[in-house]
Amino acid sequence: MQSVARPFRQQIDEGILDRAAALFARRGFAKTSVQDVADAVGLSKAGLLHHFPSKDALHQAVLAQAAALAQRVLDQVQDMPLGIARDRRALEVLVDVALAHPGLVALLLAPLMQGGADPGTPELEATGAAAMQAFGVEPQGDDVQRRVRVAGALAALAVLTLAAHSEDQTTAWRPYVVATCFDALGHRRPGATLPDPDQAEA
Amino acid sequence: MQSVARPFRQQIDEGILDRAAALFARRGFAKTSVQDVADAVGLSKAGLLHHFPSKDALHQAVLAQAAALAQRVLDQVQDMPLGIARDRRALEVLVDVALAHPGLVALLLAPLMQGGADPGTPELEATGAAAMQAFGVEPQGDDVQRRVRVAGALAALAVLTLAAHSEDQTTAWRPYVVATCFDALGHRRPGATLPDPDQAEA
DNA sequence: AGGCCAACCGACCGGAATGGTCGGCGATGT
DNA sequence: ACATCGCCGACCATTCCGGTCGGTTGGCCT
Repeated sequence: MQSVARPFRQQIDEGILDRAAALFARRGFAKTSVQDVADAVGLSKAGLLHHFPSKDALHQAVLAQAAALAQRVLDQVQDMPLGIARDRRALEVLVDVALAHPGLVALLLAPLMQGGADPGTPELEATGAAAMQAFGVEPQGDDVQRRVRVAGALAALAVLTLAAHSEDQTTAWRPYVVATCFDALGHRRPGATLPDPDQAEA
Repeated sequence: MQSVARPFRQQIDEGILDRAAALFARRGFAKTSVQDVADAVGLSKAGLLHHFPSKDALHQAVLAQAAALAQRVLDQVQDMPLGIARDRRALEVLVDVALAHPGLVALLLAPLMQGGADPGTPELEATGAAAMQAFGVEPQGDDVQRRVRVAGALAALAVLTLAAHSEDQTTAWRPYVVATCFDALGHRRPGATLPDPDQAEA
């Protein structure tokens, strides 16, 4: 009881956070009922509300976690100079985070994937913009092709990591996911292909 | 006066169908209220139910239209031999259809984009499978990398066409969308880059 | 001009779903 | 034995849902 930093509870809560985020990303917060989240994590509604005192508290926790993830990704890239190397690194970092927390990443990329269909939490607009900043693109930017390619790559990333997670293929698919998203960015160096060693072609 | 083939009504209905499809794709049928669709098309609930007698009728109409589109795409490709040329052609056809009906295409690709999160209409499973067949991939196929890449490309396609439509940039973005999705497929011919000039399709 | 009808709306209805509370139950540690 | 924690079923007030109904507008035909 109130023992120092109960890690057990925290682990369960993180699972809840990610699944809830996945639902919020897909249907939006308003259209996701507490029961939906409870079903997704295998708890009763009351059981879930025992972990988070209210739906709104859950929302805040999810948002905070998503923002933290976005910041963590940004921190690992923002010092690098723009260019292919940075694109590649940003992608790998993002994919790693996404394979561990696919729902949260899907949520943080949500503003990029829906044409302003849902009301759109201002909190999320920020994380979406942060994700594009990692690739040196600001939403109102000038280079249209670049914006399209980055958005496409991130869309593929969100969908593929979610699918990989739900099929328990995270480690197996990782190189393919990275390669697919990287290629979508369209750096086509005629001869030199993906200089990194760790990636498979067969 | 049941005049011959009223084109006006049909045109309006198609707009409704596409917007409804976009909502169904994003939130699922159950979580989309009639009011949501009505708002999306700028009608009152009663006004919308005047076009389609019930929510279920709307659902059926949307599903039928999506299946028809999937078939139309498949027809234009299934005779070609598998390979780069076919991939490219399938992509162009799909993009053209998607830029005209982004919601319906998003719906028909929905089964590929959610890890079985929603119940998943069997009707849609078929259209999703059809979309992959256009690229010579069956869902239970063997080549993992190929499956990942096709899924990624289609995810990017769905998201980008939706965004392009909502920003009134369909013609401007088309070449970039095609290029992004094609590159995601990963055919890296060292020298040859997208030789085909633009090709239009109503 | 007058009749007619498609298109559309506000108001409403019964029933289902929603967020949240409460008391209780079994396991676990003390 | 007892307290505590995680969890549940049942319940409550309120909101939201799909669908109906009566009415109004405006265009078209005669």
